[in-house]
Amino acid sequence: MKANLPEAEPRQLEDWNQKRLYDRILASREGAPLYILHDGPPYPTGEIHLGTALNKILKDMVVRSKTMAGFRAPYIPGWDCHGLPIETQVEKELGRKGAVEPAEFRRLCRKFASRYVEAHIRDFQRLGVFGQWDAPYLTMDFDFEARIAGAFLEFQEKGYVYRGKKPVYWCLHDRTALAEAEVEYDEHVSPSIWVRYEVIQAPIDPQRRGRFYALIWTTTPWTLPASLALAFHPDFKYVAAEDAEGNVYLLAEDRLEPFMAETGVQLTRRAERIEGRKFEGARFHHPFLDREIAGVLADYVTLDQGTGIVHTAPGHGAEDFYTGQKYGLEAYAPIDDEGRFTEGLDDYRGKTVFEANPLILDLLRRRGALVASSKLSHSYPHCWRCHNPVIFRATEQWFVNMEHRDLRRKAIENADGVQWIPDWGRDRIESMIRTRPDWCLSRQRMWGTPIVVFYCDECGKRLEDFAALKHVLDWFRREGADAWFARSAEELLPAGTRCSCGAGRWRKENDILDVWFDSGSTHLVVLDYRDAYHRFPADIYLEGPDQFRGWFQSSLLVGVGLRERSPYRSVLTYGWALDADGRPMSKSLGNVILPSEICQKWGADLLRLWVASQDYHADLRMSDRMMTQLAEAYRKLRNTFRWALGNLGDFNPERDAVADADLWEFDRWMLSRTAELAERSRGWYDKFEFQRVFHAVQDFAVVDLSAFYFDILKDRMYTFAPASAGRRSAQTAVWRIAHALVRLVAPFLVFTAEEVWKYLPHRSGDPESVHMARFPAADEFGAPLDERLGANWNRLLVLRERVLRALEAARNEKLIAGSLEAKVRLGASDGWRELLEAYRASLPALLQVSQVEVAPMRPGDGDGSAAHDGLEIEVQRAEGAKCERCWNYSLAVGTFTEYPTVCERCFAALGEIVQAAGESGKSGR
RNA sequence: GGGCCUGUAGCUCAGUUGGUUAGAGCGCACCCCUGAUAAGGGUGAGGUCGACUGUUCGACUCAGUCCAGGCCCA
Repeated sequence: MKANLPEAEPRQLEDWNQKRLYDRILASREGAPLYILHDGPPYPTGEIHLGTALNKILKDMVVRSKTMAGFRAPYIPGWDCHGLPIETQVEKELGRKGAVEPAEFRRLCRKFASRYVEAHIRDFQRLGVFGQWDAPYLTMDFDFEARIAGAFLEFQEKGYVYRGKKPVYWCLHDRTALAEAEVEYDEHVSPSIWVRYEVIQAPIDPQRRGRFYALIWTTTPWTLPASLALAFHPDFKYVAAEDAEGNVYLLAEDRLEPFMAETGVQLTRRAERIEGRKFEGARFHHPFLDREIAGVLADYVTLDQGTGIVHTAPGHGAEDFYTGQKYGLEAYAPIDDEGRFTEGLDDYRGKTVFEANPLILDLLRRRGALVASSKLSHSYPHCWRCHNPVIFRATEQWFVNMEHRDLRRKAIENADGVQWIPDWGRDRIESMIRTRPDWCLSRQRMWGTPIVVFYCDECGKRLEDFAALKHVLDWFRREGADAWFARSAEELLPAGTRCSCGAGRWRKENDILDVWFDSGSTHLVVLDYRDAYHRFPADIYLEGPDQFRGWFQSSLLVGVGLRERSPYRSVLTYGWALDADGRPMSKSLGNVILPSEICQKWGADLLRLWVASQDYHADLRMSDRMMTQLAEAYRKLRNTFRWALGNLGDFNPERDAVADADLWEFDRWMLSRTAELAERSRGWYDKFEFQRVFHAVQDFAVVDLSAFYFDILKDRMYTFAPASAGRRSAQTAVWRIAHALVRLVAPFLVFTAEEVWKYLPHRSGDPESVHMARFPAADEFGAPLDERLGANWNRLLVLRERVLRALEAARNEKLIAGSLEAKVRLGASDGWRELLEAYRASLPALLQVSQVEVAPMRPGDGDGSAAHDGLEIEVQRAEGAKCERCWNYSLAVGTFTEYPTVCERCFAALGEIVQAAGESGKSGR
């Protein structure tokens, strides 16, 4: 029974798979209450990393502990198959974008995802995770795509969905929207200009000879035609400063000096000083257009650069856009796909934005709005494909209105009813929902669920006949969402679907859904449409802290939006997997440790122990040192089991177990303590506090069993007659303890527990796998030991500790070596006397010495060396000779002619053995 | 920069409603055993409880500030 987990575990997996153990575990819980952990779908790319393994192992431990607590707890793993990362991988394999038709491109994406799903399944199984691996859910399943598209239609039908504008990264060269991940930053030289906006109305009106201006700074002159507001920081102080001509400028107090230093413009500061927040609602003149500009407030205004006043173009910046939303400003972006101005002054209309930069500079100069200008080299986003600088451009997108039908308020209310573990999760999700903008659902991509919208070819109106629209879902169910790309609008819609204008030709929407909408909809399918385990809401969602913004939120919004309630009853979150120094693992840092490496070097049970040993609510660290430490802990636990199994070789619980009443009191005491451990562990499993179970079990195995109980039992196990009442009592206790302990560790040490279970003697009712068993129940350990008797043993434990210290002292003085060479004289005062007399017969075994003498305390002996608290301990050499058989010393050794080298206990034991051999006709030990 | 979280011996984890010299296991040092032996047992040394400032008769435990690290945003 050597460990060698990396080799043994795969064999065990093979065996489990052949037996279809997962199915049989569920079958064994037929009729039991359901407990549903709904799996958050990972993204199928690359090899699983430590965080993914942590995720799956925790889920597995929850599912297993619930199963062992008596629930029917199926686990249906899933994958989030659509999305940009796969598209870019496939594009990389193809060599370029747009190399194949959309339908073919999607086929390749599907294939790519399938490939990695299969790799993941192997990886996850290797970790010992049990689940429905032969029927996982995939968001790219035809049925799934139909359900997701259907959910979008339902959102639309309920009136949540609207079309609005939002700025996205846009590449002028490729004429396409770019995702965050497709943008890379590079040095770029931009104009750096200071522009003045004349004040129409502001909270101050300084006396001046000239005019009154607000001063702004920008590196994108071309965004000025779309300038709709000036943003002030509510907490900054703003001042007025006068130039040589008597014009007065408004800017942040802390930016006055830097401005003069950078531009050489001389200004004289005036007395006025005013808080930024007062400028909300102020009004300004656009520098060259006939437009009034609003004063607004924004937290992102900084004092690092510029003037502390930010020109805001909601159509050309992410922050500007949110500010615009807040103040009801349009995401105005008067440029086309090539970046050419579609309206505005002749100076720049028809030019691209980069061509327009110098032209607008000229324009500003002519209008007298340019205060200063220079150049600035800074980090600027570029297209990762063509390496040209990109811009922010507002485009038409689909949104979910957070206020419609009180979605935001209801989501917060429902989140409040969820049990968040740890409970700060509630505050975190609530504050996020409270401040989040409308949900932008659309993506200008191909590999995803299409947004099912048709426009009339004639009048451009949207089709709103939902019965007809739902017809499309049938196509999806048959052919997958690929049908959207492979079939014409007329094929997809029922024959003769007409617009209210009378036309019958339609144009399909090109956008696809945000993948968060896919994953946010998983509960609609997995919790509902898999009839066998119908349970809505799920009992638990379990993911990392990044999912407060991700899956927890998207699932909640879909659940509340369509079902009026949260799809989960409780949410358990864990921390991040970090390296030994507490830094996140990354390729660039070169500190990545992969689960496959751990499995190969240490075994999956060790990786699971890594999870079980730490408080996962905070971040978890991984290091070689920790793995070494866990391996030591594992070996100790394993050897403890091994000793128990080795001593149960001739024990059949149904034939040899001793009745409760006949168990030795010492054994009953240890069983009581095991019962307590089991009881506490069940409570900890219930609260998902796995590390408490691990530490308590480890402590128990090391301290109570290995160093104490089992060590003491060796005498009984090795020297008593095999079938003697005393030895059978010990075996009964050891069997019950091992039987209980193996089930307590089964949720984390899945392979090792099964191995122990295999070698453990069983009763006829025991299941064949430890993973079908239930946690030890209170009544498995016999009647609990009387409290008074338990107290006696706790005192005897104190006695033992003190005797061990005295023995150590004797060892150092070379009086004895092994403890059996000792005789201990206990001088006891009244407090101890009664107890020691009562347990006198048990003392040599308990103290692991050959002889114990209990005597009154020596009067007047108070030197304090070994005597205190009414107990005096004196170590002497044991009397008599060493028994060859049991190694105890006894005066009786040599007195038995039949067995001259043996003590009186062994003489008796040998007699029993001979007698038993005679009765059964077989030999003894 | 903002929201949330974490910070107890070298490592992992306990520390009950604030109350006597802060506990455990591992590791380490030294010793013993050789019938769990690529084992087993014993003894012992390790902590200004992230830092500082308050509240209190008394704070690892309460409050505030800061530092370090993490997640998500900007």
